[in-house]
Amino acid sequence: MPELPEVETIKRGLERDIVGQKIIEVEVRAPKLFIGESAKLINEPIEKVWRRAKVLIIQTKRFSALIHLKMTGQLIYKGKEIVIGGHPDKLYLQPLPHNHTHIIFKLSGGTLYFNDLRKFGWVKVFNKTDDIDELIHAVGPEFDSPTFTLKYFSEKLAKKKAITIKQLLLDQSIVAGIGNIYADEILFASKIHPLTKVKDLTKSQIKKIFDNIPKILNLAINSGGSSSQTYRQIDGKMGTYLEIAKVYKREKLPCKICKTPIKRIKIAGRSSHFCPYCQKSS
DNA sequence: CACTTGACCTGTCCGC
DNA sequence: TGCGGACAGGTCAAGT
Repeated sequence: MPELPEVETIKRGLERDIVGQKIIEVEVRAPKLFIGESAKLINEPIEKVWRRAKVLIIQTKRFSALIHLKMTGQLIYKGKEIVIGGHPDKLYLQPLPHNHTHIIFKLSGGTLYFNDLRKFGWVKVFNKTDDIDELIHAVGPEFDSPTFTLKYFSEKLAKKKAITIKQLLLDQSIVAGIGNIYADEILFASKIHPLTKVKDLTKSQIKKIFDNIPKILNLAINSGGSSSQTYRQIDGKMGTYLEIAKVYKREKLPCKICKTPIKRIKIAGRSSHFCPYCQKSS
């Protein structure tokens, strides 16, 4: 599920709702998804919540709990005063906990539920002092970091030969946080065909992509992310980015610019959406 | 070394 | 209604 904008939205929700609380109990229903000792977190006050790439970090006085939501992970928070009511969703947001609730964090002021339909996600506990970048596999700079410059981006691209620009944007070691939705949206905004080989991109095309990365990601963050199926904000609300998406999940629908039907093709196993008229280069 | 292909899981949807 | 296959926000290890 979540790409950077979704994880960032969840991070902001957690920041608002759980920082300052104490972890009272951790119930691990699916041991496979919890790496490390859950007992370490008990009685720990939550000092900070932050994000690196698509990984959330709940930092307590002594430890860091890293959380990856992969495709279908959710974090839902229920404060004590909130009555858990019925929900329109069949599966993804039934009254909690439900069959897909795998880890439950009981906090001093409420409960945080980790749900994951496909069980790809995980929670790992490390010491607070551990270097997060060493714990996350080959992760590049954040899109809004001062180290993510046009020069850096161009140099990285120059080292790639055969792969397409779509695949490159999904490579977390180049720039962290872009996934399938926003890769397609960034390429539409840049008017570049997703199958274009990286080596065939012109300087001005590279610049366009570089400029559209923060533009699209910030727009998505401001929309609270994209709720395609399972993604929800921590209070259960959906993100609204898909309402303004130009190509993702819009196969056969008219392009919002030129009315040409949007196409969907497979690139390296992932579906890719584009406008065959607006994104001609390939 | 650069790049591609499955595997990890469980569910929904679509065509026959 | 049932059955098979494709598909779903992401990584990774193993294979070529």
